[in-house]
Amino acid sequence: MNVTINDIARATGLSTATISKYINHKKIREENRILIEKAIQELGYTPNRNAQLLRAKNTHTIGILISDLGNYFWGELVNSIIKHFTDHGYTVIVCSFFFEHQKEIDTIQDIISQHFDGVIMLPSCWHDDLYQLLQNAGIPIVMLDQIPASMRHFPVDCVISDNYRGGALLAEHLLEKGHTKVWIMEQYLDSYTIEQRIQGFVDVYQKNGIDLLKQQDSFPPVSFASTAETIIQSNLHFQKLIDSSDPPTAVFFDCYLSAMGGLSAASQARISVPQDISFVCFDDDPLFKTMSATMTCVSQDLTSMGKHAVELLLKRIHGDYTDFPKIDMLDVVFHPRCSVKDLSEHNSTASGKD
Amino acid sequence: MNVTINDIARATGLSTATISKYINHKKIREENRILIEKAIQELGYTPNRNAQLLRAKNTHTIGILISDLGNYFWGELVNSIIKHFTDHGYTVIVCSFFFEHQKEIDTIQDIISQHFDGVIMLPSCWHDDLYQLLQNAGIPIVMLDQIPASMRHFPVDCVISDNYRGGALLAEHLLEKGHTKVWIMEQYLDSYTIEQRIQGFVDVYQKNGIDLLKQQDSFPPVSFASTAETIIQSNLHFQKLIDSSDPPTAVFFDCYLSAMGGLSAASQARISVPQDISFVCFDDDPLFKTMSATMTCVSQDLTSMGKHAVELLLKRIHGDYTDFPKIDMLDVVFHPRCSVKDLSEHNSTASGKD
DNA sequence: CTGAAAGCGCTTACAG
DNA sequence: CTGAAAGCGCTTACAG
Repeated sequence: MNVTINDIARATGLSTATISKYINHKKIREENRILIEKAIQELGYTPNRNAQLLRAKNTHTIGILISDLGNYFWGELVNSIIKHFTDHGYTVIVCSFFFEHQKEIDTIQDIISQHFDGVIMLPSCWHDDLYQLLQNAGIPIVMLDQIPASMRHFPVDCVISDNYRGGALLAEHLLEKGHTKVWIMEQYLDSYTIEQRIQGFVDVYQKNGIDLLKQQDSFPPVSFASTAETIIQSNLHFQKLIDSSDPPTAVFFDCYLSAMGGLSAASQARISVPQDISFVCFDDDPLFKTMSATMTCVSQDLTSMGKHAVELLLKRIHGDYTDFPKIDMLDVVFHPRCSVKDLSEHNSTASGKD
Repeated sequence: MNVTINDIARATGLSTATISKYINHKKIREENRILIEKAIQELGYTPNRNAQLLRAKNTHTIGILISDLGNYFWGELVNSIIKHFTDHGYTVIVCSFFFEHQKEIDTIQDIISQHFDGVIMLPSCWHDDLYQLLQNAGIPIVMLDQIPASMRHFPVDCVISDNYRGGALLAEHLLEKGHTKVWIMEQYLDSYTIEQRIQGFVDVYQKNGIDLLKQQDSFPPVSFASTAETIIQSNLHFQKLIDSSDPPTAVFFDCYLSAMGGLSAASQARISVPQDISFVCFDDDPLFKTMSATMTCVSQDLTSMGKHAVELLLKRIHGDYTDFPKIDMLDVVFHPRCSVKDLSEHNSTASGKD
């Protein structure tokens, strides 16, 4: 009923072996190539992927292991990964585990038993070391957005934005504008990534003789749950900050979600940005350009991150481990917009830096 | 090297046929079931999916055909579809074609040649009739978010929000608040969905003796391109509206994207919502709660939409076509918030409705 | 470069 | 309910 490689063999008078060679881009005689292409055209043949996968060692299938696609950023990232792998003839399967640890383990077992060629992981936290299961099974993997805590003992390839630099850029901007009292609105995420952003931010202030960590003391970080809950919690947290007797002149949001919480809280409290308080955020979003005070922020290039991850994983799949383990760090971009008030002319404590 | 069904047959002294029956939940003797389960445990066997797929008719694979995952809403929707299909033991493959018509056709050919069990389509426009290719190949499909123009001649199952009702709810609210001069900010999308929203909105005004279409005359709809470009174009469009000699008191955004454009334009033009102008939007978004004037809007339940689509497709896959073609229409929810100014006390032209 | 033949791991009539 | 055997559509040494 369906057109198979046998039909093409029959139609051309060649053997299935030759047809197979053609399909797999191996050398065959020019006149045979023409014959085969004609037959494929006429009969409308497409290789049965399942048969190919069963027979061949590699499955040409890649898994994206991700907690939950419903996150804002991951759409663009996953999109980019799918696009680039598809261009290389791979099938991509998005494997979500919805933050359930057991389900993540099951999913990984599944991937192993199905002999995926490779996996791209978006770890949900710094201490997620499940990637080792994949490595032990001999499946190449690339981690995105996080350098796992177990990296030292179990090296792994990572593609990540320069989070430290991003935090530093934001701090420098705030200092230039004369902001010396800053609150860091931090989501507790067990995240190397977030830590680096904050470290970059804090270090710049430190170098200018200002200890932000001390200012931060009385305000514990927000604890993580679902996306929606994170916003609500960030919101509550932010209101406490505002109601304090000695509020800051600026807030640094460590990620998109904490910014949503802060924005929401400021809106409810009728606090104006940047008149009453200044905001900067790590991560950009279309919404940041639609607010009355467009948000000064640092953006990651998610499309590029996806591309880099695909290229690195492909390299490993092809057996090239010359630069393993590789930390591929991507530049971030600073976007000065309107959410920061310039205090430098009114305030003698402004940083001496230009 | 790998554990196969033969190993289990050998270990238990049974035939592969019996193991296969166990795997496929067919009736086997109780004592054999115990034997098999023990052997599977001990040897760590998992069926080779590719072999199953090659041999069996159904591949237990579902495709989600979508233009581009990088859209805000689709993350949640795709997430929900993946979750529910995975729970039913299916593998889900996200097939993106990035708005390229030829690529969409190629992808569909791929799906057919790989014998997917079913497909969920998110058509990029009303006149996308490529679903017929799938139907002709005997692959069940469910359309989301759109009822295709060719529906009459080529019926197909659809799951869709009650867009007409959503538009009507927004119009009723605006009328209650005394808004009689309204601009509809419409993205040109070749979309039944969008048309229904606007129709619902316009009809309510019509019933109250107000012809919005006439007001709208001089302002052509925005034409569609990429997400980013849509925002920019909506933005320009909106500025024209504002600069007109006889501006409206309220704007109805037909979707999230046009709202982004309008919000951005209002921000740049230093126009305050709802003091200077009122906004309502079809579609909700977390950002709408973070603005200084939280957005009054109507929301769709995307998670539920995904679930309904999965259930309907599963029914078709199992051969139950008793209610074909089915239009499964989902309720929308109205969220009154702060972006609409109450004109009814100052304005004698307010609607008589309560 | 080409072809004959074995086999990937499973399922499915068929006979018992 | 169970087993022997064929076969799904392809790829891969191997010999020519």
